Amino acid sequence: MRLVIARCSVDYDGRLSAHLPMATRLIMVKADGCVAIHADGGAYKPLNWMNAPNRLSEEEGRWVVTNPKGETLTITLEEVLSDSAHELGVDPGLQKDGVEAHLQELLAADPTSIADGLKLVRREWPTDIGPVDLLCRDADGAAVAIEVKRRGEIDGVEQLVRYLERMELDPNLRPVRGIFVAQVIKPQAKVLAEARGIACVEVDYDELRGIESDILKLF
Amino acid sequence: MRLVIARCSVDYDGRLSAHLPMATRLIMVKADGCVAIHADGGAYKPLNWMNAPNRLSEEEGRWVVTNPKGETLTITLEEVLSDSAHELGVDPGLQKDGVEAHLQELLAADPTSIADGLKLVRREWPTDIGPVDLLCRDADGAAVAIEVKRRGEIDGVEQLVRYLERMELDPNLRPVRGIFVAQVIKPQAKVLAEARGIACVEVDYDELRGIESDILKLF
DNA sequence: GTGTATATCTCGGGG
DNA sequence: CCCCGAGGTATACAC
Repeated sequence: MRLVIARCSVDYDGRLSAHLPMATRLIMVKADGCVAIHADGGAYKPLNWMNAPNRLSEEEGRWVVTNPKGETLTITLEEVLSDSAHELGVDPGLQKDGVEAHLQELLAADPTSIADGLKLVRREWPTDIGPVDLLCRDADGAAVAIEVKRRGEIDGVEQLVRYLERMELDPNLRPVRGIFVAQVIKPQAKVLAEARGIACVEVDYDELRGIESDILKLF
Repeated sequence: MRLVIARCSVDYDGRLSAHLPMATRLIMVKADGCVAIHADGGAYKPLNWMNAPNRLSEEEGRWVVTNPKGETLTITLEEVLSDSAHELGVDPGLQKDGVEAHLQELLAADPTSIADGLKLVRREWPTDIGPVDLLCRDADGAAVAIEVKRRGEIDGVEQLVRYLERMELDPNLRPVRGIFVAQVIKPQAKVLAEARGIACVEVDYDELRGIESDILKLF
């Protein structure tokens, strides 16, 4: 990783045009060739950047980064205050716990934590416009489509509505009811869900994890 | 801006839990106190981070960053390879050209580039669930709601549908038709728009800018 | 490759 | 403060 502190101006020309006036900034060049220009505050996101893969042409006082799409990042250097490089090696990568996928797994393992009598048919049931998180059958054998979110907002309800629309066209499923499941559901999302005839269920992640541990303990 | 190259492991505990095994990385601490941990490749996004405002407690071999929401980022340092600080000053900031707002301005200045006879009523017409980009009247005086996007995708159509639903409830507007305007509209978005009775119009940003220049020349 | 959904989204604007 | 929408969103994953 190369770290350059320099007075520079920057121009990006691609999906849009963006210009940074002359000032002192950090220019970070990573091993994969990607370039990021950081100011001293404000954001974890760089002011300007160019992702790998790209080509870096370094001239006196002027760097031009070009990617295969023809976008360019031009860095005009007025003064280089520091220029260092460090060997970091490959990163073992980030381990996450608590994202939507985990919530979905826990609910798939025990759909009755959503509603009594539910049995899982499959996760990621494919409709022609995208996959429904969970397809279940209730005690009466009726189809139930379930959308899982960490935080329940309007978009998620809309998503479920689109899927339900498609699933209603399938004679093997019809009629299908929908349940919107999240750790927290915003009031507006609840209102929209009700207007669309969709039930809302709030679940507790830690509690689900607890239940799962209990089940595992039985074996 | 402080730049530390160190062998470290990192734990984030907040909206989710995330763990980074021990490895050599860049730790960036900006003037506003925000902290970002970068690997040598992969993304402009840091592996782990904590935005300002926060509190950084630096002990021997262990940094703990805490934000007001109670989230924590714990950095365990095994070996510090480099530790430098640089005075960068306040950044003058990024100037952008070609974002949706500009497209919206150009279309507001001359709605007839969308459809003949359209007259602007106002930009950002407020409905109770959010603002419609443009509200116009057509030659017959009928209301026309217009959603502007740089790239036309399904979400944008859904957005316009939601607005239209609300606007239909207003006797001063009813009936309202919708037009979905973008530089490029994806096929699936066109299909959904048609199914919802919404017209699609593709416009050229450079051409619109040209027209505007021509209008300006008349004065 | 396109299409779809997720994200510790981030970031900014308006009420 | 929340709500809402835009983003050069980036990123992962399925088809």
